[in-house]
Amino acid sequence: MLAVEPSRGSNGDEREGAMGSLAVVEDFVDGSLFEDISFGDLFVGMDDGDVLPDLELDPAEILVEFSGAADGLYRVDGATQDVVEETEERNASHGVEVASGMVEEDPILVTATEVWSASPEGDRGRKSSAAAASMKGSQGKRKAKVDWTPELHRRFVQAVEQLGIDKAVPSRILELMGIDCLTRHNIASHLQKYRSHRKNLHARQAEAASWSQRRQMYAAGTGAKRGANPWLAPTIVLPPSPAQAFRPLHVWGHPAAAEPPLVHMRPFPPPPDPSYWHHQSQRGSREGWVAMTQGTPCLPQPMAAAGFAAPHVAGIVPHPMYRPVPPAPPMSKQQEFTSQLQLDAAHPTKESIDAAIGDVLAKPWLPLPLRLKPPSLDSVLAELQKQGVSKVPPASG
DNA sequence: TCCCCAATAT
DNA sequence: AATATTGGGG
Repeated sequence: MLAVEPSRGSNGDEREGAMGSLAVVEDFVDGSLFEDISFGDLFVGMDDGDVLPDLELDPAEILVEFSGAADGLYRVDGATQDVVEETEERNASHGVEVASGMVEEDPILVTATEVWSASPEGDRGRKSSAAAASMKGSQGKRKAKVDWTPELHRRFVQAVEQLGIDKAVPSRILELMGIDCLTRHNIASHLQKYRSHRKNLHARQAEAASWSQRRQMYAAGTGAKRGANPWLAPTIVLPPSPAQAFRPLHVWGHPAAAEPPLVHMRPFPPPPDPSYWHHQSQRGSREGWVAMTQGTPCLPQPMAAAGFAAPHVAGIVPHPMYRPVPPAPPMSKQQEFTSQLQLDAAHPTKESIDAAIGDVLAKPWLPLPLRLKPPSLDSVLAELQKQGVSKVPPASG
């Protein structure tokens, strides 16, 4: 039989538990074999290349799986259940997840898996181990969830782009990604979300562009006596806050390798507040890697060859995706200012640029220096030309 | 069978 | 919240 229990010393207060150290105990009739898996040891530092999917299963489900094993080969000591959950909870509160799980097709067993497949059955060929055992009874078992880490997502996006957006179908994406423990369904599900996100993104950008246009029309209409549009209702409606629209949302909100924004809008003002990033890095630290031995089918080939190990989760390591973006090369004040201009016409007029300048100056979050010394229209025009706005026709009025 | 999408479950 | 599953249609 097999039991999963927390590895705790006699001293219940022992700190090593904080990192999620578990003992997987395999007990034979003729004797007993202990294998201690200390998760703290299994996570080894890795700055980049977070490619491995993190497969997780609810602790409750694990227990169900085991207790559902009809052949009696596996079971989980009922008494340990609470402790396991408690450990999990503690780990979560420390920002670390003890991920354990399995996939049914191509049996990649993660975490305690190695131990499982070392079971008396030597159950390699079959669907094997606890999963198989529970499969017969309850047909509809949930699969382990894949943690789409930024790096994994990046691979996904890369594959999609390599194929071309219209030829990107799950099976081919899967091929290109070369991560065997993902299933076509995993990809399909992610792809569905990806497309949907893309759609939203484009919609938002279109909307932003239209807002910018309206603002300009409105500004132009109120500014110039000539150009005033009598049919334009003088209603002031503010567009949605850019800051809101750009808050990172897991992998989806990220520029990542994906597409550059269609409309140039910088997330400005930059970091909402320090506690935001703090929160995010705590979040990020949850995403530790499941311990996987080298050469498991879960390791993408190049990395397996390079002998990569799983990353370290001791301490708070912000997930790459939540790390603040490295500072861009400094812009001159002039560039800074023109980068704030929202011009959606290919060949903006002096008037519209003037209006846009007015808009920028009206932004409450504009850095003080820029507000104190607004650049002249001419200098803005010059900067725009440098930036590639080809021709600026003279004002018509 | 595969793919897509929306709805729904976990 | 993010992912999986399901079900209907192409």
